Amino acid sequence: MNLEEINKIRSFNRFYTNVLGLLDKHLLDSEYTLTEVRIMYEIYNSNEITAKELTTTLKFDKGYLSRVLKKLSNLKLIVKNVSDKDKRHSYLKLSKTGILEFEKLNSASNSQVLSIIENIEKEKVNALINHMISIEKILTGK
Amino acid sequence: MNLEEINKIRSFNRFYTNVLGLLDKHLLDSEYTLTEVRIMYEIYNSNEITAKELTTTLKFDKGYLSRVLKKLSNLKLIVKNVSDKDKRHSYLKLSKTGILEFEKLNSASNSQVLSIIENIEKEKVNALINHMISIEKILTGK
DNA sequence: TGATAATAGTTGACAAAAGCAACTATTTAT
DNA sequence: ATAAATAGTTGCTTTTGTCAACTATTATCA
Repeated sequence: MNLEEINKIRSFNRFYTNVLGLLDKHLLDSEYTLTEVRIMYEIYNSNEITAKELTTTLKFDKGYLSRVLKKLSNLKLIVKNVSDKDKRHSYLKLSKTGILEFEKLNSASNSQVLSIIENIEKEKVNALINHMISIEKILTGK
Repeated sequence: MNLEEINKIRSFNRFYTNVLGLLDKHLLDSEYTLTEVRIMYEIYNSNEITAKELTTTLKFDKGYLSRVLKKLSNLKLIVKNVSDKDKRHSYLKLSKTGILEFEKLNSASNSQVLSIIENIEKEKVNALINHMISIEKILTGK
């Protein structure tokens, strides 16, 4: 068993958990929760998506998700459209307000990432990104 | 502004958030909460640590931490030793049971990581680790 | 020294986040 | 036509987290 390798990976995991926490911190000061933002992100980046699909991509409990979606719906940030073909499904979309709100949050998140890389030399940022791409390739077996 | 770079980094962040979530999942099936495990981890990896230090490293509210520590104490997993020099401080240590329990959880976490890398060729695992080390170096400016 | 401020930790009250299980409505399968 | 499966909702509970008031102890400094 490769304990040394495992420890190195877990050490990186702890480090990167912290990085992600710092990046998400600004969202805690926003008027939406991290969960709500993640949901808005998924809806924004899809033409039409159902709650069922959200539970699989975000791995949320369907009951919990249902409540959050209801809240977003009450806030007029999303719109639910019951499918004609199968009345059990609802297709979710961001409303105009939802799109505007999400884009605000999104550019705040961009600024947050920028604030980290702007202090790093250009070549190193490129290297950083290449390392990230490599990691994803290795882990997904691509 | 380098939107493309930012997007690539954020794409990796979403990917790795998922990886971390999968790795932590087994802890949710254990008899301890993620919070409790994180606290045990910090205590295990220190000679003597105070609650105050835990609040700064784990960024927990001191009231919340106090309660979780009390629970761990009731479960006989940790021991509190009031400092002689300053009776406001208590030094925290894992009890024998606590050490055993933590080591069980810890090796379960190791197995979890192993289950991911055991399907990857050895050279690729090495590459993976090197990418991780490089990322940490770049981000910490080392 | 003696009053005041600061610190570590506890406790009460509360609220948000998340998960589990039972339920409804609808569609699919036998 | 009945049973099984599925999408989503709702009630209930646990986990996580916050805020403020409080105790006990130590540090500060006039």
